Amino acid sequence: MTTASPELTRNQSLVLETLAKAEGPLSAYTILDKLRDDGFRAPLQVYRALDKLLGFGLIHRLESLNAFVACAHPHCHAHGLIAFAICEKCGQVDEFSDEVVQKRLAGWAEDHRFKAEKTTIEIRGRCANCLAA
Amino acid sequence: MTTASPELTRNQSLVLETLAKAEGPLSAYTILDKLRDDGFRAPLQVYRALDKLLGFGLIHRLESLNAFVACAHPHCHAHGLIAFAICEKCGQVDEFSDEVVQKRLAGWAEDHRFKAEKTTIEIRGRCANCLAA
DNA sequence: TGGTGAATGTTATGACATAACATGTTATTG
DNA sequence: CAATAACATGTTATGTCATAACATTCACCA
Repeated sequence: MTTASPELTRNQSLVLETLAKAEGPLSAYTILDKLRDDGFRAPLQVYRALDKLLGFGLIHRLESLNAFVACAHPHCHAHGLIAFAICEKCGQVDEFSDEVVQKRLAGWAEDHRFKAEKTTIEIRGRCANCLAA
Repeated sequence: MTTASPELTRNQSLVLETLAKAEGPLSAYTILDKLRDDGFRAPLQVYRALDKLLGFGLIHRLESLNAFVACAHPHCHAHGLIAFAICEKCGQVDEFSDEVVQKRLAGWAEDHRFKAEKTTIEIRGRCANCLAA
């Protein structure tokens, strides 16, 4: 599925660390700003690293946010379909997977002779903490 | 859930018709270009109409494409969670819903005290036609 | 009739993403 | 070792998606 990751390059490591340290999702330009002191000057430096990291399965892209997060399970690259619950208030992202949902969507695809390449599931709303507050 | 739609305004009707006639999803700027002859001159004219139509449940936004499609079931505004299968080759979009997936995600949300506002499910891949060809 | 709220028009700007090309780096391998 | 292939990087420019801010117009009805 995902390409194995050899060593990460300097740029890739910097971008991954930035995402790993972050509380929530970051846009490419936010990452760029955080890495100015490390010599980053142009968006492409970030986007190229992001592309590789996505390929390695070390990060995810949140389509509804145009932003990126470090994978919550970076050591088991093998997990299938992943869903995200995104809090609109605090930005917190919860990453999970569900066998039943996965099988169900796979079933639909099979019934319709549709070959799925990539599936996006994103739930926007309010997390427990923010609801309690 | 979705606000009832009174009469559509001229701009809203033009945008909706454009989407309804289209083969696949259109970006806001593509819609703008198609409506130049009708007097459209600025992106906001399109985006404002799109916002209203989204509110009425007459169109959908495809997050992974930054594009819009007319709702496939414009007369039953009541359906719950909607999923999309998007062909990367021909651009065709198949809109469907699945009770099981919906219940399963709702169950996760309940377990985690997460209040879902909007859920996005988009499957990118190849449709049956394109695979056959 | 005049006032309120919604829709519209217009200009400018912000935010996200990639094209194109030059240069550097590292690892073969002949 | 030198040639070269493959990949990563740097840089400028540009393309694409979306909204802020403000002025004007329109429809309705108190």
